[in-house]
Amino acid sequence: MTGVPGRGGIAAQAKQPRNGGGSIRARNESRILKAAEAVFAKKGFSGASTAEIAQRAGMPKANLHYYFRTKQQLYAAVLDNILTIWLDAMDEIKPDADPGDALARYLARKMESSRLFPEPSRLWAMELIGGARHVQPFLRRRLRRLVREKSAILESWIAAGKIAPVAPEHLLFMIWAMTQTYADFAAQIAAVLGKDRLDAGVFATGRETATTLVLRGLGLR
Amino acid sequence: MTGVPGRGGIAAQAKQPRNGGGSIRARNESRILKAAEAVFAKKGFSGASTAEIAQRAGMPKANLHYYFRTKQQLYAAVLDNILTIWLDAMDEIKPDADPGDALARYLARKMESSRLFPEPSRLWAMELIGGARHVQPFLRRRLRRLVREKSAILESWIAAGKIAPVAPEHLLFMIWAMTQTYADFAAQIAAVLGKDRLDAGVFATGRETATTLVLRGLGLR
DNA sequence: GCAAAACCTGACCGATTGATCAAGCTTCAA
DNA sequence: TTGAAGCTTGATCAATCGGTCAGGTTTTGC
Repeated sequence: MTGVPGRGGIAAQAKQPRNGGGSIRARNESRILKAAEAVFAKKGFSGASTAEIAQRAGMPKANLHYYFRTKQQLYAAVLDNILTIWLDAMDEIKPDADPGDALARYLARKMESSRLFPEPSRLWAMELIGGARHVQPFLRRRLRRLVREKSAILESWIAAGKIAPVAPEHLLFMIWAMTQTYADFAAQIAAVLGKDRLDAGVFATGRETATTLVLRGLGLR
Repeated sequence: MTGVPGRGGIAAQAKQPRNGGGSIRARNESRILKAAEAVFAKKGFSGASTAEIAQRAGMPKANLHYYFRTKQQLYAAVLDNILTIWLDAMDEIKPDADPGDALARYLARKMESSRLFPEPSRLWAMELIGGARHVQPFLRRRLRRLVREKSAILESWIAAGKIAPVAPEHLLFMIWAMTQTYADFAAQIAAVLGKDRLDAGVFATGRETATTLVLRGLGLR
């Protein structure tokens, strides 16, 4: 939460002054990261200006550059913060769980992420659409390994006859797509439904629909 | 295909010289639009530079500005070209069709669009993530009306007991999400699968997985 | 063949951008 | 109390951007 990149993360380790736990630094980095997340998510990397991010964080531009030397560095730090969210919910899928319960809970958690934290999802989406230049190592290593793990579990469920046979990696792609669409494309969904913004009811119906397709689609229920 | 905006489209009608069918104009506008589509899709509106688009179209920047006075105008024209693709495949859903066949064909066509024309999909996605500023009228009018039409058909299938009860609009959202994820997030899917780019086999498996979830999920098969 | 329209383009402009810097201010340990 | 490290910021710079323009070339209608 301090903006200090995790191991194997995206951002290069920033030159930290000895005062690693300095309350001023922690507070300001956090404010900058939060502001940057919002602005990057709305306008993309190029569209966002450090001046706007700084203003949103309540400080002059030069001060932002004191904490994050370059825009690229700031962008990397923001992406780094998001990785955790990305991987978290998947731990619902574990070998000894009941497939129906596990998948339903996974869908619910992902949908809740879309409702509560849509901006990280949108920023992530923009990065992927742009070719995933900054996150390719992460995708090819950590995410790939995790998908392999979870796919093995899904395969075992298929082998045991607990769920219908499907390509397990693609099942995960579908779950990601169905849940994140409510964050990434909220503008479209709201417009089509004739709403100003997505309320809790829309997310609830979305969760039910996705759960129905996945569970019944896999022969559960 | 000439870049002339359709009625009710996004782009303002460009001041066309009397020579509406001028072969030079048609050829160059088409080249520009194609180049712009690629660059906008990769870098977003702000990230794309008219110089890069012009270079990709094989002409100096000033010449691009001869055909499209402003970057906004060019962007609108590109979006305008995409609208048709967006709406096309949905006509598979018609009242007297067999639900299973219709939905399977719809999924297949959308997935084929993702495979053959990923860039329009990505550009559309970026526009939506950014808040859909340029396409809001389209979303609120034409797309909304179309979704209502198709939802009514789905409702009639539900009422007739042909498919399981689901929220019809959300079913469409799910189908869009599942199919377009193979265009928008191709970089992620490729990385996770350990491929350089998505081949035909990936799209085929994706189509099968999506079809399984939708058809079995709706109680068909 | 000729004039008008359409097309082409190098040079240029004002605005915005990311980033730097020097000078001043605050915090805190000794 | 003091001084060094950390923090703040207005001013400024070089680069890039979208867009313009004058002046030339090519195409087209008659």
